Amino acid sequence: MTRRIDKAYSHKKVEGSWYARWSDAGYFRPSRPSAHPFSMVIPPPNITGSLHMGHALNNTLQDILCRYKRMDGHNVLWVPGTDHAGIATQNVVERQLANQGMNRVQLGREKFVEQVWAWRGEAGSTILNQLKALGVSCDWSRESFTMDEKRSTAVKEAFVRLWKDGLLYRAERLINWCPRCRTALADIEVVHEESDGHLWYIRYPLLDEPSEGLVVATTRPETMLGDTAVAVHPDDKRYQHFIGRRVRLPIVGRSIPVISDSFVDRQFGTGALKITPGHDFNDFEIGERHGLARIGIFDDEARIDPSAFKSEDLEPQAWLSRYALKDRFDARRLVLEELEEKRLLVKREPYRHALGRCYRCSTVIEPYSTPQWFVKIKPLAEPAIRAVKEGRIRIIPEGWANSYFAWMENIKDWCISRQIWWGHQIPAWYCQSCEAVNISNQADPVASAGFKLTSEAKPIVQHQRPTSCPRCGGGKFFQDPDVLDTWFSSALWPFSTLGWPERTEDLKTFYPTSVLVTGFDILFFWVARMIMMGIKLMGDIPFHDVYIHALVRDQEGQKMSKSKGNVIDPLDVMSRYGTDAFRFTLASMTAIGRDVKLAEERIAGYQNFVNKLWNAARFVLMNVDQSVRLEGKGYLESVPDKELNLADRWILSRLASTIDQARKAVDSYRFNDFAHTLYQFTWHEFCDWYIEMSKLSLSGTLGDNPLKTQRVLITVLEQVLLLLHPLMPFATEEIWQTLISDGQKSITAASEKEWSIMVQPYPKANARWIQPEAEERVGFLTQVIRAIRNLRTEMNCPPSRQIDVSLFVAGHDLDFLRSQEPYLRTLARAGSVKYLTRGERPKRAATAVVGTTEIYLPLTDMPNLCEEESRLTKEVSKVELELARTQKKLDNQGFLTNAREEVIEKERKKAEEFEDKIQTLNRSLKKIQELQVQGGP
RNA sequence: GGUCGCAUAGCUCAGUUGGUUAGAGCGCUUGCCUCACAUGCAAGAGGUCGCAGGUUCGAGUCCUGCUGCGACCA
Repeated sequence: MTRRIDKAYSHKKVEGSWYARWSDAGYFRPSRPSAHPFSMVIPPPNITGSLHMGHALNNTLQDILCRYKRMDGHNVLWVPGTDHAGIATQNVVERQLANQGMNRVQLGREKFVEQVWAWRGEAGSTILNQLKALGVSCDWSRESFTMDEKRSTAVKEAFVRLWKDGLLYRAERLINWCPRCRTALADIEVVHEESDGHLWYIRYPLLDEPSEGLVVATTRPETMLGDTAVAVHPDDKRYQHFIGRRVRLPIVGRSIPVISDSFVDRQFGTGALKITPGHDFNDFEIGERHGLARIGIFDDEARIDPSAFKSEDLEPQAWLSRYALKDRFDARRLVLEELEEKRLLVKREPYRHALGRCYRCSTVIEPYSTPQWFVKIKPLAEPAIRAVKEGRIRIIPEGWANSYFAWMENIKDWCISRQIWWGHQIPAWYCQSCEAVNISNQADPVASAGFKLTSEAKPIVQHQRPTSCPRCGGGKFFQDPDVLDTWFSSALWPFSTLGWPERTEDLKTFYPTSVLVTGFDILFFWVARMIMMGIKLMGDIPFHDVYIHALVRDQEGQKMSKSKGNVIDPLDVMSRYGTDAFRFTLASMTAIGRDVKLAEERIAGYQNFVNKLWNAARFVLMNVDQSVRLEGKGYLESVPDKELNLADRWILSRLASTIDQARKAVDSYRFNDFAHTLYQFTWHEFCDWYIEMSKLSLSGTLGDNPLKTQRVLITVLEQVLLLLHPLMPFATEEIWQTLISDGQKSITAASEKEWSIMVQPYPKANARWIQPEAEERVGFLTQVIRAIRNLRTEMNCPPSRQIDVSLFVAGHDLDFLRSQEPYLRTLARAGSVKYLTRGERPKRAATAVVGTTEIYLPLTDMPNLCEEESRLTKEVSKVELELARTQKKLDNQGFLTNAREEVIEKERKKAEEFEDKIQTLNRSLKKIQELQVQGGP
């Protein structure tokens, strides 16, 4: 008749097989061409990565949306894939080579890239396989990689189109250079970090009067080798007589001018600023304004480059041999020593300042002047700003829109070329004969594959290698050695994954995508650039909504990091607590605009919830006849409304409003509300009350039709499973399958094609179920039951002992409570229930008041009398306080004239209730005090 | 330095447009192996909503200042 399942839920038994079955059934692919599309692209994880909490949160939220929308009838597509992560991946493979005593130069570009591909083949899909453990329902048949063939075509097309539209240019600019990665970086790839350094004060003697001079203050004394001026503020009285004169640069001996520029901060240091246009962004701008020479003193590893000084007509060049090929920090030491010897170092003071570091390897970046490719960004940024301002793209939470605007409005041209080998090589070629003058062979081939191009070289930009030069007809070309910033290819992701530049069905159906779910850390790196590229290349926004979630932190609010040792491994968590518990935890902690502080106890708590659900199902399976269970959908269709009892109507009404709330929550990305609403209903309404109440009907105590109760039970359980499925896919599937099968094979509630819970319709609130009156009545009933339980506990009456209850109930509540007496007997363990008449009150009793209903339990011994006395006293003063507060409002003329009528009425009712309650409690108190005076029982 | 955000129970956090006696989970205390569940049941303790002003009949909620913490940008 009934089915039994294990007493406790075991995620290890359940989670194994479902994922493959869903995938094999094709449920992850869009399959409702006529339905409204819902599409997302995954923020592609780096192929070098392994699953961490950030990925887990990000993908859990996406999967919740996907599963919800899919059940709700949408044609859902979620595209998965990975990102080739140029610098990071190159670093990994270079480290491997280093372990074998090799480097990439020895290997050569072609072989090296081959090796990276090999590495990618082995390790590159680790993270996607780890994601599967989370249960993510993305369409693996559309898996993409930023460097696969289709995405490479898209990158070339985008580059050529931008070039043709005049949005790309190649120029020599001061850029951020990582001397370890030996490549240029974009501005936002530099992380600014406060660190302790020094401010050195150095004397620069006047050329014509060496006994006098200017003292400059700097954090980077080694860059003085490249100084081409000293600047002071034009209004600075201290330095008026220096402006226009020249000083001799110590060590180098170069003669440089003293200029005036209002950029100079008079408060900083001495008010005199050394100007190094070749290695400082501010100095670069000053240099431009004053036509100063720009001397790059470093090579691409930030070592002093002797060739930088060759062209200069300087005095003795002996100093140069000491500095040649010394790195920045050695050079600094040498410079300071030499200045000290020459007594030109005036003083040193500790100074805290921001240092820019490479976001990949943390090396201090060096401002460096080399030819690079740039995207002219303003024309792209403007429509991207408008898209958000006009609400065509919605950023959630809204607060991030401000950061978006601030960044976009001050955006600078985007440096997209990287001097590495792993990535999309730039589709630009140079004619070897036309550009011969612009090519130089270089001793060190690492950064530029054996030759160097000046910024004057004219590229031919097209998809393939040209066959003949349009200018000279020559047939020899070489391709620009640089590769593109990885983010350039990620910027195309929402449409490159859908087949662009081909005009595919996918593109037509699913672009623009519905929502992008991501972390705020890549708002500028990625989100902003997708918007710009989408609008430019597709002519339309890439997504309607951007949902930005927070970072996962540890329970102290610290960022998780390996060095801090506070990392919680999601795979470990899943194997210990179960994926469902983990997903539910993440969702329940994802409040809009808040960080997620993850503590393991929480996960354990939600593991208990999964078990609770499991056991509710166990109860249902044990109590619902198989014939009812297997008859399929619409368990309640055969039940006339009038056959439903109060409890039935109550739980159905609560279910309806739960469905409503849950939908509203998930529709507005309030994942925590979504989880909490369902948790509350499942545990504290369905399990705590309805299941308990249903037992009376099932056992025949109530005298109503137990089969009808079985139908309510299975209906509510099934709806709960459907509601919870997006949060807990595995447990809900397992239970649902048990529910609808006879233990063999046959499936009743689902068709063969749609056998899984994940393709069943998401619950909709049934308007017929909503019954405020039933909710109010059960609210009252449970309050009375709680009050009786409370008194029992106060009196130390064990649950096993029944106790006689006396009630004074006014008006229509009397008939109501009489009709619900079986619940009082069972749920409050009442022996007998006596209804008191108006003048009648028990002599020795513990008292509680619910609304106008008075509850009395017999008091048997002295200690109980004392306890009851202090309890009542406390209760009375508590209620008196409430009454005073309410009374104060009612005495306030302003309140009576200004407040809404219903609010006033509410206060009046409250006051009345409080007064009655105080009266009743005081009467009981008096009786008890009389008894105590009489000396006990 | 600029911008933004946060401060509510021991801990982690909810609290949509101002209007029940400010809620939840975990933890804690007490009593229970009650036939779905001890991964449980029942009951309970615990908050001057960071501080100081202001607006309002009414402020955890709106405004100003302060303090502390955090993030982003330079």
